Amino acid sequence: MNVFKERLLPWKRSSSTFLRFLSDWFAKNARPFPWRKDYSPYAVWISEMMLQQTQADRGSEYFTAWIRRFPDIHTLSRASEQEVLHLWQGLGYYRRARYILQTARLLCKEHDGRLPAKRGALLALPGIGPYTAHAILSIAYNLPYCVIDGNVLRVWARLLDIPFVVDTVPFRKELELFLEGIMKGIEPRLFNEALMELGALICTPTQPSCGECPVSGFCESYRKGTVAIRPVKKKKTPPTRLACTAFVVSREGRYLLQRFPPGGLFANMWGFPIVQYENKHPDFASAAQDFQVKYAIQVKRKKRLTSFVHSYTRYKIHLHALLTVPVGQLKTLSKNQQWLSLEEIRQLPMPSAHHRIWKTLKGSVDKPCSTRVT
DNA sequence: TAAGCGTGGCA
DNA sequence: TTGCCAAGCTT
Repeated sequence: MNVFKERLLPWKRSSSTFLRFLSDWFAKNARPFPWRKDYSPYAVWISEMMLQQTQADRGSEYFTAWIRRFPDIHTLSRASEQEVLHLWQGLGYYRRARYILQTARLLCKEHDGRLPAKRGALLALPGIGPYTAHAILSIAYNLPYCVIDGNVLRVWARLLDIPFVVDTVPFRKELELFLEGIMKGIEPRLFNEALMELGALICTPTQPSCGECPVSGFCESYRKGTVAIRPVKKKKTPPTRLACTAFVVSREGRYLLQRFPPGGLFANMWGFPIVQYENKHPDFASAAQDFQVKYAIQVKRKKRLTSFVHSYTRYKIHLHALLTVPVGQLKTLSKNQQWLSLEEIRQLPMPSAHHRIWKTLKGSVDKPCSTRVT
């Protein structure tokens, strides 16, 4: 990759000025996130796990609630997976929460309850990859490892005006060598946090604030006017569209809930029974038939609770939630299917769409006479 | 290597 | 309403 051979030399000469501009800017503009208070390895680890593919503003509240409930790794190690998932509810990518619990238990057993300060040991832990390992090493332990996340990739794609897709293994390797070269004159924590903060606040994906950028004088894309087309994006596969019908089955103030099987989507979380279709929604009779085949319960329709569009991973679903009542004899339930009260349901870890159905249901039960505009 | 894994905000 | 996007990791 010749990009770095060509552009490295000027950077080596002027990097001290670049670093000064960058760190001065960060000193004035760093957002006061709760994980920036003491930089304890535990806090840095939890925050970095929460911030994987998640904007920092959203992670902030979850982090505060998490630390309040699990102030240290030993407390965390004694938690149940259900409670951990419940605290994670709404944040997405739920296996991160399970990885954290696994790691906490493992560290309490084998590492005296501390996060290792060694790269290899960190990488061996569940849910910790190159980014998170380097983030812990540099931000918590102030060791000279660079982080390469979406922000850093975007910032450098523009600073160096890279004309090809940068989110590849070979480019990341070259960039890592480059960054390790120029970060020698600065605190590792400061360098990494400042670069990511710059990407989050100034060098944003759309409509970057180049006029306010402390290092625009170093930016090749800014000079050429190519900022808007950097970084070069790789094409994505469009989402699979699904039509889903959730069956809210009501019986004596309790509702039927099912647990998602371990290993897959929403593993070990709970939700309302659901049937899905590739095209459009069928009529109620055939949906009820499919529901009966899948869950062995015959139901009668009462009303439609809510409808909305919800996207997750590679799916985009149009969902109807129907309030129904069972007809005829009820089969014995397994431990992964339960009749639960609204309050019991509230305590369960649920994916966002199901939690939204629960909120609508609770509203319609609390205020059954409320005027519905639909 | 590419796909699977969530979600809410915003243009 | 729709598409795009974010402090990634695992298989």
